[in-house]
Amino acid sequence: MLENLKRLADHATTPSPRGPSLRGVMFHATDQGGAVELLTDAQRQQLAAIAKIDRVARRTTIYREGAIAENLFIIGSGAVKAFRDLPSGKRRIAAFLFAEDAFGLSEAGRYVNSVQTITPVMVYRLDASLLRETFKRDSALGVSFLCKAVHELRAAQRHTILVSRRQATGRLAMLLRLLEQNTAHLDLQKGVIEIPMTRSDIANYLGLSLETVVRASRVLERQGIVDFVGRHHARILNRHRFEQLAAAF
Amino acid sequence: MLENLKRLADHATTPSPRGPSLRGVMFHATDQGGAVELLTDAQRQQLAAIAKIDRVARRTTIYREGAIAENLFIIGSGAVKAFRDLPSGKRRIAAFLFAEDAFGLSEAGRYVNSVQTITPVMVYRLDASLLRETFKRDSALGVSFLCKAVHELRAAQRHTILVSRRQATGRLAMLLRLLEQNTAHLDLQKGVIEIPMTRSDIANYLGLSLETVVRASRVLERQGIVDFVGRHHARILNRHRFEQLAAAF
DNA sequence: CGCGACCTTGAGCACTGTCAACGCGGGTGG
DNA sequence: CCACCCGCGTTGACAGTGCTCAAGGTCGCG
Repeated sequence: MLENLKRLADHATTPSPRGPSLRGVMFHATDQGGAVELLTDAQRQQLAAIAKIDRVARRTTIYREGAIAENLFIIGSGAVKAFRDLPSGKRRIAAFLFAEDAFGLSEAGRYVNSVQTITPVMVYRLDASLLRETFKRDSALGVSFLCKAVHELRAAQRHTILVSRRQATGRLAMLLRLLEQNTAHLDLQKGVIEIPMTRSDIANYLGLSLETVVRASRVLERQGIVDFVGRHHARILNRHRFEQLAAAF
Repeated sequence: MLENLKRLADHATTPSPRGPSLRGVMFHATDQGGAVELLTDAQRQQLAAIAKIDRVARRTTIYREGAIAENLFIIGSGAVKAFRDLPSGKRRIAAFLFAEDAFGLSEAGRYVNSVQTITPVMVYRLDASLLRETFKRDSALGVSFLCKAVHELRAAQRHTILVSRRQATGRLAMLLRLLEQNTAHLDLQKGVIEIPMTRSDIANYLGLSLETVVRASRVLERQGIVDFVGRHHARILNRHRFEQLAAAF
């Protein structure tokens, strides 16, 4: 765990010199089907010109739901969670966000979610009104952000499907696959997944109780599909059965 | 029900002469907090120039998941459902869409959902590549679509919260409130909600079984909160308790 | 107006949520 | 450097709720 945090922290000290990155899958067809950089070098420089770089310690609230939305953020490195606290006291995590993701979703000028860091994080902070001005000058930039928003929309729909599953083991497997995709850039052994957040965070994301998450973990272990080593790492033992579970049944 | 369909159908025969509309709540602050028209008259004319108007009968598939995404659609009138059929045979409805909503969500050039009409529908069909060209000429148009996408993103997150609720009655109440908001433009008595889709559609949207939806309806009736009249209309009897249930607990 | 699609209801079961108690481990202060 | 401490994770028992399977009943479209 210590090593893990250190790696993320080191990563955070070397921001891309070219400015912020936005990753996503285009909605129109491209040569490569997978995720691509949505911004040109010129656009990144343009954004870098109006961006402030913030370094934030882990477990820090960046903003709260309902606050005046003055900034849009792009993650340089690290991981954050976007969540809402419901009247009942329950907390629903809408999304985990990683490097090259954007956050700052607002409605009528106010943030709709609260955002808290999970690891140490480096973010590019963009003034919302300055960004709107920039859109006016560069129409292609607006389209890039449209791509990103659409990408997030697809992710949100997948999340809904995930949460509607009845079996806890299936939901957990889907989360693990999500994490595997988003930590692929880290220098980890093949089949090893980094889990930066707590079990409680996972439960709030999956719409399960904390205990059920733990029990589902035990089930995956007992069936020889996944091995949980420590609190923040997992290893895929049986890729076939894992994918079978994680498939959006 | 007959009357209902007729009304929707009549509505469909009188498209706005000014071209397609896009409704949503802005992410930045405006005078009015609620939903606004996102397009200027000039933009609507611009879109109308590249739009084909289609009239589609009810229960018609507009496109299937995985098909090449060549169009973006904007609903003039009527209601559609966007869904995915899962390997298990289950169907998850990602969204119900109404007048002034857009659909045609794609990923790497292919539609991610299937879309089917629920009522007779009038849609504006926009060629995707023509639309992209239009974005290049009018940067503000891209921002308008960005607003719409962000609006849909917030809706998707609310949907996730909805589906993560345990109590069926609460989920059903939330759906009814959604329907109330989206059929408000119809000339219905106050407190009367139009339900264009089947119980099965509702179940697939709420992530419940068909039977549970029916049972939840009976519970709401027994508690004197809602009265279901026929298969496609509901009346709110106790607004206070209804809102209490529908609140995102 | 008739038939098919849709809705309704019941019984039994599987799964998760809740409550409660305990264990583990890293971080901190002496 | 070590020991304490608190957050986090783990496990068990029990009750509640929705899902499945199965069999009627009814609405409303053509």
